[in-house]
Amino acid sequence: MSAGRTARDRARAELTREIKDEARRQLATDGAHNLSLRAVARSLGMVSSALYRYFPSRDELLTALIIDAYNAIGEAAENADPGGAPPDRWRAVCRAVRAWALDHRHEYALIYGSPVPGYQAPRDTVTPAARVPLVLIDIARAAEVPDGDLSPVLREQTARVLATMSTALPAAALARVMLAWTQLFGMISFELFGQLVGSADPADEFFDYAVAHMAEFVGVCPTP
Amino acid sequence: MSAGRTARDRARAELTREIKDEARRQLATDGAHNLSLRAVARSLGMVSSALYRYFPSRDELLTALIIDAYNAIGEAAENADPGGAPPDRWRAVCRAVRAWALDHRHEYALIYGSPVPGYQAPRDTVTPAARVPLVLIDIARAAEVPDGDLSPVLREQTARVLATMSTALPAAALARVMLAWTQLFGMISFELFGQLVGSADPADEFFDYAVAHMAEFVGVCPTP
DNA sequence: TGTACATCAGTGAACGCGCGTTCACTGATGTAC
DNA sequence: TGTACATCAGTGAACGCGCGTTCACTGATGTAC
Repeated sequence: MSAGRTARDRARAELTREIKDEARRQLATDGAHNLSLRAVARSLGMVSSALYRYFPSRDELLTALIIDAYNAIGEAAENADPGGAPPDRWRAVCRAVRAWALDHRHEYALIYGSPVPGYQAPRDTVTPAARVPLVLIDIARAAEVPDGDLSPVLREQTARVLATMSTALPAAALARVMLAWTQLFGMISFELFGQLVGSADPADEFFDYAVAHMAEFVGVCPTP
Repeated sequence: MSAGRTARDRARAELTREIKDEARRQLATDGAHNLSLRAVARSLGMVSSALYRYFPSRDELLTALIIDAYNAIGEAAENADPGGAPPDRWRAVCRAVRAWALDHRHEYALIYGSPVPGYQAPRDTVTPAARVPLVLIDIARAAEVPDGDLSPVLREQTARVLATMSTALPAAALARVMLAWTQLFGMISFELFGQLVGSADPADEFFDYAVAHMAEFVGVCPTP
């Protein structure tokens, strides 16, 4: 029952990984919607029907890739956190998220782009998807922001989020982090999806500019 | 040579419109990547090859839809601008952009979601795509923001943008509007693409909260 | 340690589908004299 | 105003393609006694 006990189990785990790796490779060149079970099988020297021993359908394979991608970008964010002064942490994490996105454009598009039509993301994606925002929230714990200015509904929504977390944080601070979170991914999506062509392109400096202002906004001020 | 002179010209213009309308309808239900020339032709009671009299390829039809979508959301933004006090204008325009997006989810995804793989947007989309940001910039003319804090590259990029426009605006103000612009669409994309499920959902109040902070950031302060 | 049976991985053929695009054609609409 | 020719819209058949998924099968790996 434990992973990798028998040779069969090990072979199975390995092939599952190889299938996902190959699928990721095709994702990187052809995009999510061109991902084809037959092509993946072909590249692996298998017959297409063999994949059904590992994934019951194309959608399940897609789901696995989505979860992996959320975990990968979440891990990138976590690993980039140097600890120490909040402003430094904030900048490092934001940059790492962007760097991962630039390095994995199609994987990024898979999770933050338009949803694949007809495909409904299952619950299993929720936890992995929360990793990046959790890092941001953790950094903002040290922040000091003015309370107030939250509507009742917003106050309730933030409270509900805070209830699921162990981190304590004022509601106003969480709202600000959430806003910065949408800003962060808004920037990255605009850059990757070509909206900045003709204005802030290349976007490195614009990104840093935005990150600095976000930091200020969430109360992670540069050391005075 | 003038539009609609002969019956043939009028018929042609009308059918071109009908094809796009039907394509838009299919977009709304099936998403961009499932848009099929054959299905569009079928719905119109034509034979698929007949469409080639109107659009030389599927990609050209897609391009036409993209341009139409940019123009539609741009027009929505322009029409929503009530004039008068900048904060009111700012709020009204942002809300109109979001409302259009919610009403035309797949069209929105077509232009602001992940690019259709293998499809390269032509130059003709640039001007229509600029309509929304131009409205925002126009509102921000009245704003007062501290100058400074722009890196040389960013200063040059903003200058280049300003050079193409008739509106005069300090570089720092433009940079701030651009940031708010990415924020605005970041919010909308997050809402539409399901990232806010479990936190700021429904997103109305979170959106207004963000819009208010953006207004402040770009120097469009609520009347004191 | 050896044998008998159950489980599982991978095969190969097939089903049924839809797609974009081309091409030679008919017949209607427009143009020039 | 009428005729001869050119332009254009729409047809129908065809090409060539790739896809997801199912199913009965062989042969190898694992398990129980």
